[in-house]
Amino acid sequence: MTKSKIKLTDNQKTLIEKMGMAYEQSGFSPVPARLLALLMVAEDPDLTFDQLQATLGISKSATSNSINLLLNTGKIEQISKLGERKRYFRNRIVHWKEDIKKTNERMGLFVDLMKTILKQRPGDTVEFNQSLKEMIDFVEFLQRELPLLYKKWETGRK
Amino acid sequence: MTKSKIKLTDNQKTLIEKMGMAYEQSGFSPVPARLLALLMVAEDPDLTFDQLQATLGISKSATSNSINLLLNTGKIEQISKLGERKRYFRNRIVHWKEDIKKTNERMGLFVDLMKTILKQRPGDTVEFNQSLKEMIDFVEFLQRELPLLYKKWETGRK
DNA sequence: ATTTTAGTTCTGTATACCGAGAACTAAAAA
DNA sequence: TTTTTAGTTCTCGGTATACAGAACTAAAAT
Repeated sequence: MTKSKIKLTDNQKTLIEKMGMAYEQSGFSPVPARLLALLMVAEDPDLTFDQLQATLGISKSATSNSINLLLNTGKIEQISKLGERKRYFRNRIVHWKEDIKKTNERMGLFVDLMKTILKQRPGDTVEFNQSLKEMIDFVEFLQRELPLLYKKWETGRK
Repeated sequence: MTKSKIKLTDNQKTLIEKMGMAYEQSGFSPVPARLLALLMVAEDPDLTFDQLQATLGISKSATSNSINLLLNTGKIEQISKLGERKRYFRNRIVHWKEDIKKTNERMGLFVDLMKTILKQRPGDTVEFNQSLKEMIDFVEFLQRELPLLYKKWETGRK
């Protein structure tokens, strides 16, 4: 394993720091978070196992486990370059559209549960039931509108 | 502390179970998650400390800490009833609108960081930069559209 | 004045998670 | 065939979290 630490400017380093923190706040543990951040900031968007390891200064096991975690959750993807043995990894922001869709689906499941709950609630807690219903309505409305909104954006930007 | 366990039907119990799991998946630990779920499913939307404790069958400390956690993160609210000493707690879904706004603001911060990152990226990684830019554009578009969308929903529903 | 209520805070334990380091493995290179 | 590469898996120590139970506290009730 050649030490293939990537050169980073101070600016890039602080950006990785910040982006890492943002990823941590959204639920990742430190190493995966910094890995994602590095793959967004580094000049080359495709980095190898040992570049990631050496640049972040972490152990092989941490690198391996984090990479696999991020592959399984669809946050990064693997690409192989012709004739090269090493795998390269890339931040999967390219697929942000799917991500938004997925978030929305999870929201949908949550709201479905809320609908079931609302159905069996007593009718006398008017204000509470009302709020529940409003939220359900709005989320369902949003889910109907999103495709249209998406189209509007697409046409508006050319 | 009188044992003021609330009566729940089997159906309500399984709904609490499910809603609890949904809350757990969104980042809460078991007790706070079940507490929120109970406060959504129970007939009476306002429950006291000891009702929560007795119904969920948990310790006083767990109850106290969870309540305070949920108060601090704005997931429940406290209400006092005239002449009563005990505090009552209520699930704060009533304020779902603020929640959506907050989620959006967090998204905004994330995207701001991405903008800074994009600015300092080399120009030659065309595809990657393009994706980054697209996502930034879409999120910003969404943030502009949301108020309008909200108005559209409001007028459409009366 | 003392007792009860409605909690909070402290202490202890069990468990989970993180990440390092070393041992291991399968494929490719030499 | 052996050696190197590119990782994976195992073991371990440190730290954080979650919750129970007990001790504590301030206000209210008696």
